[in-house]
Amino acid sequence: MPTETADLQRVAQLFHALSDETRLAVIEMLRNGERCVCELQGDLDAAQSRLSFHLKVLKDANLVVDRKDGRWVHYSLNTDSLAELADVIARLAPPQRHSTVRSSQSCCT
Amino acid sequence: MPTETADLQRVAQLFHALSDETRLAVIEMLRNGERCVCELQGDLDAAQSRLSFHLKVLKDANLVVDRKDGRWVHYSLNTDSLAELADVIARLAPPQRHSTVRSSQSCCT
DNA sequence: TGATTATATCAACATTCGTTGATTAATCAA
DNA sequence: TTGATTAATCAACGAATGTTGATATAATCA
Repeated sequence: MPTETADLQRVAQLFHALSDETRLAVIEMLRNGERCVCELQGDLDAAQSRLSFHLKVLKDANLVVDRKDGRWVHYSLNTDSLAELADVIARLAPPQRHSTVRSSQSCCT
Repeated sequence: MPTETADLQRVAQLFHALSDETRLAVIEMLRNGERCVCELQGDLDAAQSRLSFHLKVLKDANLVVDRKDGRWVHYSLNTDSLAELADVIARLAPPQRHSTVRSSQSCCT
């Protein structure tokens, strides 16, 4: 099951979105449900524009969804993309049990 | 189960290592077993120093291990860190089924 | 209406990351 | 030995990313 190029791009985007401590902290906070930006800001003590930037990265990667409510915007995890992620990881791992050792003594001898 | 700061750093490192298409392609190649650098170089048509750079990132993140054999160096997946990764993803997901909606109508009303 | 609040966007800048070409170190072959 | 080969490292550079402070937009409140 070879990974396609378009697929590689998407996978890279997903991992990139998760490769920053601030964004991981945001996800951590969203695990227990929806939070509004102001709450996240307080708990993470991140400057407003900085947080907004990171939320955009997460949203562009489809890891979170936002919901506008009056002047507030609430963010929550997109569980679909977390499932996608689990699937991706599964596909990174070696296919069968005993194939890891074998297979390529071939190369350069 | 709150994620510690040191832990966040490690998780970010892991995801960062996976956030590049070249490195993902390398991992893809290693799924079927050990490969020597020269093989990877051929199949990915990447300049020697470029590939070396990416292999170092993967190795620093403990995602691959290397084995020297004469003039050649063989790389293979570190299955432990793939397991670690699966665990990390599991911990990103919301804890229980029905808790996602609840929990924070509290914020700003 | 005008003032205030919540959030997004922008421009400027600093930092990090990835690429390239050159050099180095180690191993092997003649 | 000497020369060739494999791979790591380094320096220089450009590109991408993240931060900051300022401004813009939209919603609410007085």
